[in-house]
Amino acid sequence: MQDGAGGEGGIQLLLTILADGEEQARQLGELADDPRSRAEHYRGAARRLQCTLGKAVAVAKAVEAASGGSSRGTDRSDSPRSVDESSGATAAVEPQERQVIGNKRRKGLPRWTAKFRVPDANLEATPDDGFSWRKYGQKDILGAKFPRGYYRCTYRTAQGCPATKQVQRSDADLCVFDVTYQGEHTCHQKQRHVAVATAHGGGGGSQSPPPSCHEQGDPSMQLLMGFKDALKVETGPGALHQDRDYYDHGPASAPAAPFSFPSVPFGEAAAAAAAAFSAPGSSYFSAPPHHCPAVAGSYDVYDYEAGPGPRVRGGAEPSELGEVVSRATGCDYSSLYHHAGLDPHLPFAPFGGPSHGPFQ
DNA sequence: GGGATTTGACCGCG
DNA sequence: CGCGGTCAAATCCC
Repeated sequence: MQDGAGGEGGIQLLLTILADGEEQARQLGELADDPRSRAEHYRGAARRLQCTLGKAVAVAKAVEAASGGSSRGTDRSDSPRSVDESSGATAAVEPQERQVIGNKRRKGLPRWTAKFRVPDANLEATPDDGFSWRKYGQKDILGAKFPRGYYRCTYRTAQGCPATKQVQRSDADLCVFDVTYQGEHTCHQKQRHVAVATAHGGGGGSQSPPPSCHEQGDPSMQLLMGFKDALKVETGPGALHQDRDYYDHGPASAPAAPFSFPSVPFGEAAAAAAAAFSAPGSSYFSAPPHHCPAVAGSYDVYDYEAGPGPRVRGGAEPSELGEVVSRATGCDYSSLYHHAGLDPHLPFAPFGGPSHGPFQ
């Protein structure tokens, strides 16, 4: 597949956003057809659309600026995707939380951390992210009360999928799981909810039943939709004050976040989307369980780390881009650069193989 | 019986 | 040498 140069990543993002806008426009049209829809619905939809378009413009500009610079061509040789740019310095680690994910193996693989919250502290099941994982180890970690579980993709042997994750329950809060994902899914497994909507149940799923969410069969599409919904959430009506203070919510006692995921599951799709859209160490996504009752809980993404070392990236600076987008849209999309820069590493691209991605 | 999980041992990096 | 990550045999569960 293609190496995701910075510009291409941005273009891909642009395509994503445009597709999003298309969908939103369609929804707006549906609202128009629905006699029950009210003005506020219109307004919300219109605002979302406006935000999306503004974003598209901003990203287009950023891509243009970036492509004029250098940035590309410095991809690592050992990795199909570059693992660099913005994340290095800025996305690195949330200082207030644990981090310490600078370990040994798998250095080349992109890594991002999500924080899952389960509604019930005593359930031991790890949060279901929609993929099939196979546990291959567990270890007590120094300084942690709870052991860390090591999981790899069920299809690792069958399809050579390198995706792994580490799940550790927070010692401070029993409801919170820190999940560190490593590597992208190259397998063709469908996330459970998707699988159910399309074919038989997802492989190996011993976890929650699939919520009937979107019905797209393409995992990439689903990621995209998760992305979109995360976006929607952030840009919803009156969502112009959605950033940092979310961190103040105590995990267990946190009031429902002022937004919710209407349809996306707490899958890796959503996690990835949230990761992509989370400003470094600031955004904090949470979703009340009642929207997806079948899923263990909510997730928060608080870190995304793509590669072993900080790297300088040409073109617009991350913060600049974020600012550009924010200004352009009136929303806080400071995280967009994140996606624009890192998109190739997110588990979007490799899913359906090179030939039938949703972005082409 | 097959696949997933458990668990102690082993390995590599800092 | 210690710690974190992985392996693989034993065990469990459907």
